[in-house]
Amino acid sequence: MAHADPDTPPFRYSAALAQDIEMRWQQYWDANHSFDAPNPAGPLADPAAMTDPATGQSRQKLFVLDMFPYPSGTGLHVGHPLGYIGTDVFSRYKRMAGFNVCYTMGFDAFGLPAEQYAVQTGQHPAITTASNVANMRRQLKRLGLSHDPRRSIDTTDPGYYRWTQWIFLQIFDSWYDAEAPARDGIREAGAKGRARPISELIAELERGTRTTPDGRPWATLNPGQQRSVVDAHRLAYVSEAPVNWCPGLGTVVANEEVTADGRSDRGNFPVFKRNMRQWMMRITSYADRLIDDLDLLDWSDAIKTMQRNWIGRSDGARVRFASAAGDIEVFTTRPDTLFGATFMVLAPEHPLVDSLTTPEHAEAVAAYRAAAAAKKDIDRQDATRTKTGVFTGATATNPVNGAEVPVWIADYVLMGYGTGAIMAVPCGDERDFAFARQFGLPIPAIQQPPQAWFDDHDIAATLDTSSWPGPFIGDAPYVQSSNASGLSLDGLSSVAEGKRLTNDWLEAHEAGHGTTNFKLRDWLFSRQRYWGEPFPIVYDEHGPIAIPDADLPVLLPETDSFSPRTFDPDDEFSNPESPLDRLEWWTEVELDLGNGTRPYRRDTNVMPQWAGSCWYELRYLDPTNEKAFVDPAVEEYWMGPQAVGVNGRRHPGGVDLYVGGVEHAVLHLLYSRFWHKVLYDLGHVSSLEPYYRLYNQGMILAAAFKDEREIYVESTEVEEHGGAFTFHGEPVTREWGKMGKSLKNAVSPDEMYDAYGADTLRLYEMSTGPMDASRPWETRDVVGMYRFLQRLWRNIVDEQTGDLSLGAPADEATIRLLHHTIDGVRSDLDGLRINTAISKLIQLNNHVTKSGRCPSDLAEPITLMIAPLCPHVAEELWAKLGHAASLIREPFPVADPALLIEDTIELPVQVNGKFRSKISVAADADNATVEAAALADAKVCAALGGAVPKKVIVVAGRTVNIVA
RNA sequence: GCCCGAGUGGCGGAAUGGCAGACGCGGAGGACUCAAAAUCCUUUGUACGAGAGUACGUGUGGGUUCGAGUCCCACCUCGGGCACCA
Repeated sequence: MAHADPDTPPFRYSAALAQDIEMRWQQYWDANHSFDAPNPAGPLADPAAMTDPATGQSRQKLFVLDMFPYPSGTGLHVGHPLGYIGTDVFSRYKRMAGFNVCYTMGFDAFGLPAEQYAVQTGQHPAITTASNVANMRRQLKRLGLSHDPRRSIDTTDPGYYRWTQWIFLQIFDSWYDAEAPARDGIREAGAKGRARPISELIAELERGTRTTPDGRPWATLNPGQQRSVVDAHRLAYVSEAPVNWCPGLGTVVANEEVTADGRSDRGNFPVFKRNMRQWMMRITSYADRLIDDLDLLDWSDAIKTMQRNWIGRSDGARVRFASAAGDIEVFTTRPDTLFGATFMVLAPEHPLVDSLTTPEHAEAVAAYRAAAAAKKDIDRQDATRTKTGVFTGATATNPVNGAEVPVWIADYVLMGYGTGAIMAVPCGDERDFAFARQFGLPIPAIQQPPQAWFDDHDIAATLDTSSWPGPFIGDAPYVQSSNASGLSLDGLSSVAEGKRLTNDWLEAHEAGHGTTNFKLRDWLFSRQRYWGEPFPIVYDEHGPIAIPDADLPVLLPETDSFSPRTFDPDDEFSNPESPLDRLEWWTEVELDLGNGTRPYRRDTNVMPQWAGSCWYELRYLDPTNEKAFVDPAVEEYWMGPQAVGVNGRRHPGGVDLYVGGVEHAVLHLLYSRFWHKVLYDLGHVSSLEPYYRLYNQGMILAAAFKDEREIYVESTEVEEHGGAFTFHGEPVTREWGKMGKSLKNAVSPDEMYDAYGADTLRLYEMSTGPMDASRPWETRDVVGMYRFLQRLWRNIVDEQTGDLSLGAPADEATIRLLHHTIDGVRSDLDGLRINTAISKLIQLNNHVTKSGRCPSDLAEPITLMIAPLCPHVAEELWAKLGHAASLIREPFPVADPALLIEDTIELPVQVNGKFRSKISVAADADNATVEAAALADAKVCAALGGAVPKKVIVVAGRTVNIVA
């Protein structure tokens, strides 16, 4: 690596020179506000800058967004900026292509990581957060990212979280009216359902145009009862419900934050279901729209599928089975199989179990319920377990055929899904089949499976299910599926049609109705921690009351005792204690909320980590606005719907390009969409969705090494000897993992800046593969891009004098190569194929290198083309080429179409599909000419060996294939 | 178990159905140097061959096609997501 060396030419592109160049240009960009993007209105408005001087046309807008980081105490490693470099390259390229690009970076600084770091270091999170943010800003700036610094935000800034609280109150002060027509705008004509201000609900109740849920006249309710009715409608509400209690973290967490094996995604502590009074957000009201509108988004199918699965929509029916203890309601996706329902299964926790159970079964039922209660959810959800259950002694009536079916309880039925009770159709459901076999319950067939199904299972075709290896699931003619009161499925073979007929019958006979069920639960929104946004809520004797907008923000109170009260991670029956609860001077408050000064108690929860990231992209647009969270004109300019959406559908609006990791698929990306839709419904934004195009970048992995005790050792001190690895002489084993402290394999960007400079690091990260692929980090490979920049520099600059040193104008072949390169680089950058764009630029430079010096007429286009990728060295070269101003808004080179067309082309010739030779023909030669030239070729003749060609296929401009 | 995604040199990876391995690393050889590092040049899929060259080659097996890394079917392996969701 280049250290001072007497033999090294003084103006070689060394790490030291790169650093010098980079620091100077970063200062220049800062001083000249080079990346300020003008808004159409408000304090950031700059009408002149919105026009492209080259064309006189209004610039097209482009909003490029990274998932903003939380400020970690250890700073960045080289795995972090992969996406940031990608968005920077894209933003810089688009700026040169004439776009008005909004591109900045903020910090998601509330939440557990920041708080845990503060607790560890014993310093107040406000202090550690500020210093961590400062360090990360320095590291990001050193990369040369072209952020508009005016737009940067920090979610812990009271000027920011004031508006987070304001949006919370918007949600608190609204309700979901499923029947209201969609707001005029971008939803389909006739669409129904939208959030409305709670004041409109109150007005309708007062007027009597809407009745209370239990039918009592509004005027007869006392104020407390009226408050309860209204509060029960709010989109943000307090409720007593089963929540995820995590003693190890000392807080409750959302469903989305619990891993599949029942632990917290932060800290990996056990999580227990407990009934607690907590804040919830009614995201379930938006379940349909959150699924349906995925179709309007330019996102990968993988992420869309993850969101669809999480929301978990299934269409079916609710059906009531009469019993001695009252109706038992079940949810089923297959109402068409009701005739095959031969027993029922209730979750052990089902409220009707006690009244259903007969005395002679009471003991067994009680024992089973106790055993089920002792099991963790995770243990109950192992599908491979043998089915267990007990009979209650009771029966219920199947509504379609009047059959009395036994009612069982079993832990494979979950209280938390559907109604907590199922009708069991053993011939058509895996679990019911297994259960019926386990307990010897009858399995009548209700569909005639096709012959192929029997063949597949190697059994004779029969409706006697005793020979069946499992249930039949699919379309097939129904049998034994008719009753005397007008429902007849027999002979029908369409499941969809069977469902429809059954649902109609159920509704007509008041035994049930078609419905849609979701896995999605309401979002648990409160946390018992310190480092978060306080709720702008106080309580009186009737419940929560909003703090008036004018009194926002409710500042997070200063305290030294910010540590959360955490518990033994396994202490299920501990109770959460909010740190804010301890601050009596703060919690007890006297306010005048319209009816005189009275005492109130503040809400002592804080909002979850995700609150600040639910809307930050909107604040980037108008960061200094004191009157509104964003100026509507500014939001519409940057986020408003465009002409054409994905697959020619409506464009929902939103960020033009959002780059980030896949780990937020069902957390941030779901919550943020929900908040945005509420804001849309309430008329605060013109866009239906926050992120129109989502691009998931890959992860940078790094080798990690474990010694014989399975302990990770410092990767930098591991030596390789012919494929084997040792650490201080001891053998170690290699694995690949995410870069970080825990695997002791982090590489800091600062090391790379010192060894090569930021431009080299940028090129290396972009060159190792497509942006969406994860790839291993290899420090030794970085030198390749360093050498490329050295060659490029040397072709233009004299290494001895530092002066410009160009060659004669390029020959025609070189000019053609240049234009091919321009064309290719443009399309690669447009498609975010940055790795192949770099490859094309290296090829062009390697061609130039052969002649020693860069042709005089190539220096500028090459410099402009590398500018998005390695902006510092490009600026330096641009200045040496005699330009006084920065190149960041210099037009990106445009290929001359005439130079992309060759006069003569080389065509590969295949004989029987095997490549044999190449021929050179005029580009516009007709097929007969090409064929003649191919047949005349000596190697082709040799390959044919005198055989007469049967057929000659000429693919114009591509290839010739001779079939002999 | 179900649903996605991916398998190409020693490594990262290129390749609108048309010359597989662009570009980079690494390796080999050479230049410069007393020497080394750095830099530069040549070379580098495998096998056989002195060489021209020939054969083989994109996880496996089939298929479609004049032609398949690319399209279709089955399977194997790896990665990710979901998982007794009625």
